Amino acid sequence: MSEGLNKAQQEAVSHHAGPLVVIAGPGSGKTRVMTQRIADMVHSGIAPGSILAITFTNKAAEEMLRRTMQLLSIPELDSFHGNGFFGSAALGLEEDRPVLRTFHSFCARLLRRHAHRLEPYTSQFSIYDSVDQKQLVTEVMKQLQLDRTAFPPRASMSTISQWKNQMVSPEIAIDQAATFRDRELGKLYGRYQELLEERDAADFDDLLLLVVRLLTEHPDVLERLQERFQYVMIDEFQDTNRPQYLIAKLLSQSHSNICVTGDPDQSIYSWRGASPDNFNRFREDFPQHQVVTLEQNYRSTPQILEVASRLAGSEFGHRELFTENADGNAVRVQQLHDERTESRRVCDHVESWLSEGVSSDQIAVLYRVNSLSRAIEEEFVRRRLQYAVVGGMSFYERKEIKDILGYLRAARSSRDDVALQRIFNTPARGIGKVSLERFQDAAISNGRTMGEHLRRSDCTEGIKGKAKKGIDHLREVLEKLEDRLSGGLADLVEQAIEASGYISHLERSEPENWQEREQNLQELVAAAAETEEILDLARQQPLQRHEDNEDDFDPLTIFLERIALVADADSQEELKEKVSLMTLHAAKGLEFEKVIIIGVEETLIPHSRHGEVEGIDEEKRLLYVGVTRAMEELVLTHSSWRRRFQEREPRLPSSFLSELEGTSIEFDRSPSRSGHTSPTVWDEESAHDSEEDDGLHPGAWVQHELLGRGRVNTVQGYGSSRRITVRFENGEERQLVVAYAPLTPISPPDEEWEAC
DNA sequence: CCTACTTGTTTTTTT
DNA sequence: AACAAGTAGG
Repeated sequence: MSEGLNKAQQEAVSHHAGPLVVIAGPGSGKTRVMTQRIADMVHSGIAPGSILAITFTNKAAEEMLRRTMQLLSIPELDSFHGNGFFGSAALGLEEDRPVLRTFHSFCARLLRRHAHRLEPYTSQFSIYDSVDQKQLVTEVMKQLQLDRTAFPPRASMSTISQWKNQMVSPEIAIDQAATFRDRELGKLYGRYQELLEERDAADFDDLLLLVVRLLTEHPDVLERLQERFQYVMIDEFQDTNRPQYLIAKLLSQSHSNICVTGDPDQSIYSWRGASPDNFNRFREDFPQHQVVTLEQNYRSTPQILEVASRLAGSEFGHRELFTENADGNAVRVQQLHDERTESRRVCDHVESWLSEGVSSDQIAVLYRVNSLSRAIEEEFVRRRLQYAVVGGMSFYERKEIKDILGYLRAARSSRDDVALQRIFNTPARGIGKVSLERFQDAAISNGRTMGEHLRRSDCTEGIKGKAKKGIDHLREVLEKLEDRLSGGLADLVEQAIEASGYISHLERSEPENWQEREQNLQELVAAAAETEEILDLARQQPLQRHEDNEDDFDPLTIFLERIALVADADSQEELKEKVSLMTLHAAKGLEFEKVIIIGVEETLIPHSRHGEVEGIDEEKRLLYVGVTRAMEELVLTHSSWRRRFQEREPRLPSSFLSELEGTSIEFDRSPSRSGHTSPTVWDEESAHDSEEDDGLHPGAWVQHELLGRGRVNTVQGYGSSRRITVRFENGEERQLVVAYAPLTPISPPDEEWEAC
């Protein structure tokens, strides 16, 4: 069963009871150990359903479940696994299998079951994502008359979040405020929290905090959970924050069967309240613990590890990384002119790897900030290379999606005013600012939420004409939806789109790309249909139900919860045959044969706005995490110029790179063909040169596989949504999506030319 | 009193 | 670019 494990791995796998700390360096086979350990426990007679494993991301949870199931030879629950909206663990039918969840999804499910014991909350509570959160903060700021420029909503949100992660209540925050500013923020925090409760809503931080409250205030609930989950595992322990640690500790207090795994050197979430100090806390709280350290690296070549050790060696951890892997190519550092040349270089690498037979999904491009993906995407599209952006702006954060979901939420809960306000006059129905304010005031003076107020017949008192009509119409739409809440989910979503008149609203407000947005709404319907199907399937499963697991929530609740918490779960299928593009943070826990890290520059990889607390060390660990993702080959790039907003800025190589001098790294500082080394001698010629040369600009000629030759009229957008209009020789004019159209640029006469 | 248009701001990382 | 706030026009 556990053949092929080294001594330390063996030790971790066969340790079942009592507290255990596994310190696992990058590539040391941690996931393998975790899954083997679960399998080993089950084989020794421990009930699978009594094992709870908490991971950091949904992707990790899914992967771990998949591998565990394989080891246990339990068949996959459903055939839908491939398209990813659901992993099999999603539905709480796991009585006969281990429970594998993220902290947040585990907590959400727990709260659904017990919310009625937490004062104003109900099991219908809404989960507010960052978009909802921002809306609420902005609303409160208006109430408190705080100036947006002095208190940027985003910054306020992050302050509030930090307080929550430190478990500082509004009262204490106000109490400890040293400045006027802090006091105002404390008030903001307090009011924000009041409104959340009033709205039966929890933000991401609340999911954790409410569970802490639940477990401490209701010992009976805690006791039942401790009985149910006799074995607890926490992955990526260095990235747990205070509430998460408390939850883990509470759950395992009675039996002490808790295993935590992680690596302090890979701690990259301190800005979110996470602290590797939890390892020390753990050691104190569970004094009988054993420690296993996994040091041997099975992932990377010695060349890559040499770079990693350099980064790790100086400031943080002191553990040695070693490998018995064979030598590989030298790690390369390459300086380029600007993001265009950088993108081209990246694609050159990718193309040459592909031609060597490397599969696309074994290649990753990593960057510090999401905005860097843009230039890379453009070049990938130009060269028709398949790629997938992991993370970034999620599908469910798009405006049109949030709007339709707003209808569903407002219909489902009369307390979810953030949702209601979002759709109050979208599509425009004649309710302006003034009428909205009147309506709000009326609701407040009656001690109701807007949703509750709307559901009363006297709600339009004092409002007349178009606005009154609009409000009446909105109520009718919501009533129609309410009637269908218990029906089919896909049908409900379709009704929301239909009854709100959203499509014609799109056509009016966005003549440019309404079709694309409508397409997105179609996908939302499809996702709803899929959810419905899986729920039906799940309910037919003849599982004996655990008494604690009556997860018979309505499909809509489950749908919305999945959307809020699992939106990032890209399925294996979607990533297949594609090069991955993602942030360094998102790359944690993953591995690829070939890795390119772009933008290794001052102000980016030590980011200019790094947190004060952990500061530059955390930035270095972040690079360390990126570097250690690579198995065979690693390329770091930085460019001399980078475009930000409208301007071009000169860039310096990251100071971390200078620490790598003297290793076997191959430095390539002769930038692109034109031979300009320093930003200062960079000139017009190369500026022009880097602007346009994919042959897709107005006036250029293209060859279409089916439609023949034509001339480009207009170009809009970028990346995968880049579209052009082309007038073909037969006189027809067509709009085409560059990413999908079989187009080749040609020169006006007839001779073909290829992009680099 | 509402809508459509113009202007200024915005990007660190995520559940 | 995408989004909020501010302004002119209906």
